[in-house]
Amino acid sequence: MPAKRPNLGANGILEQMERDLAAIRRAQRRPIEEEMVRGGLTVPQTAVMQIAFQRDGISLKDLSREASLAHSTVSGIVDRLEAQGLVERRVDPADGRVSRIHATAVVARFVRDKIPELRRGPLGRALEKASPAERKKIAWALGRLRTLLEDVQSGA
Amino acid sequence: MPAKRPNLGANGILEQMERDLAAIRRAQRRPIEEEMVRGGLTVPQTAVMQIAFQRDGISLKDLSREASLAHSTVSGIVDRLEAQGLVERRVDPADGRVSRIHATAVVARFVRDKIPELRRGPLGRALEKASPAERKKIAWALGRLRTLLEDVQSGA
DNA sequence: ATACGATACGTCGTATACGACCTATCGTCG
DNA sequence: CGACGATAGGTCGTATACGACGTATCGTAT
Repeated sequence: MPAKRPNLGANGILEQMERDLAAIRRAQRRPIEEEMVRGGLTVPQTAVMQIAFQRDGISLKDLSREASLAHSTVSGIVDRLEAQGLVERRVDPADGRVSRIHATAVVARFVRDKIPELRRGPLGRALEKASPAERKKIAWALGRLRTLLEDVQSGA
Repeated sequence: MPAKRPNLGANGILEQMERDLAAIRRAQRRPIEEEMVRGGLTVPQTAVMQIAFQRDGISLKDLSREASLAHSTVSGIVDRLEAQGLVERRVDPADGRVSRIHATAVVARFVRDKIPELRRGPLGRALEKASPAERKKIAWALGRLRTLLEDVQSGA
C-alpha cells in the first residue's frame, strides 16, 4: 500500500517530488543490474548499444546527445563496449575529428533478441500494471517536466 | 518549443519515457553541480545533509532508506561530509553496531540559509513556470510511477 | 599558404552508485 | 555462559557521470 500523501505546501511538494525521482531512479536501475551479471551489460551500455545499432555510424557527439549524457561519459561506455567487441570506433574519412560508432555483427542479433525483453524491464513491467489512462498521464507528466527543466536550463 | 510528440505505440511510449527520465536526471543534476564549485557541495551531499539535520542522530541504514540509496553509497557521502566537518559519526552507546549521524553546529546555519535557495534549484524553477494544475498532475504522476515500480520490485 | 578560432574527441580527477564481502556487535537458544 | 544466526556498517572493485583540460583536425580569414 502506498505511503500517505497528505496535502503538502509548495515546498513539501518539491521535496516529495525529489524523493519520488530518487526512488524511481533507483528502482529503474536495480533490476536490470541483476541481469548484468548474466548478460554482462549495464543499463547505460544497453541504451548506448541500441542507439548505435539504430543509427549506425553515429558520431560520439550525437550519441551523447541522444543518450542525454556528457560526451566523456559516453566515451567511457563505448570504451567498455569496444573491449567486449560489441562496438567499433572508426575515424570519419571525411572529417578526422569525428569517430563514428558502429555496431558489430554480433550486436544485430543481440539487439533484436535480448533488448526487447530487457526493455520490458522494470519500467515496462510497472506500466503493465497501470491503466492506459494512467500511462498516458504519466507519459505526459514526464514529457512536460522534461520540457520545463530544459527551458529553465536554456534560460527561457 | 517542445519536440513533436506523435502518437506512439506501447513500445514507443516506453522508450520516450526512458529518454525523458534520462533528460530529467541530467537537467536536475547539472545546474547545482555548478553551485558545487562555489559551495563545495554536490546534490547528494546536500540531500544527505538535510536529512541528517532534520533527523539528528539518524542511523546510516535509515539515512540510506530516506535517500533511496544503497548504504555503501551513503557511507561514502558521509565520509566526505565528515572530512569537511559538516557531519559527525558517533557510535550508538546502546548498540555498538549502529553509527549515528549528527549534523555539526556549522550545518544548522547552512541548512537554514543556503538550502532553501538550492532547493529552489532547477526543479523548483521549472515548477514555477508550470500552472498549479500542471504541478499537481506531475506530482501525482511521479508518485504513481514510483508506487508502480516499487510494487513490481517487491513482486506484487 | 598560414594563422587561428571552432569543433570533436580523449583523458583525468572526483563524486556518485551499486553489490559483494568482511567485521563487529547484538539477541537468543541451548 | 557459550554458540550462532541476524543485523549494521565499513571496504572494495567496477561502472556511471561530470567538468576541465589537452590534442588533433577543420574552416576561414588574412
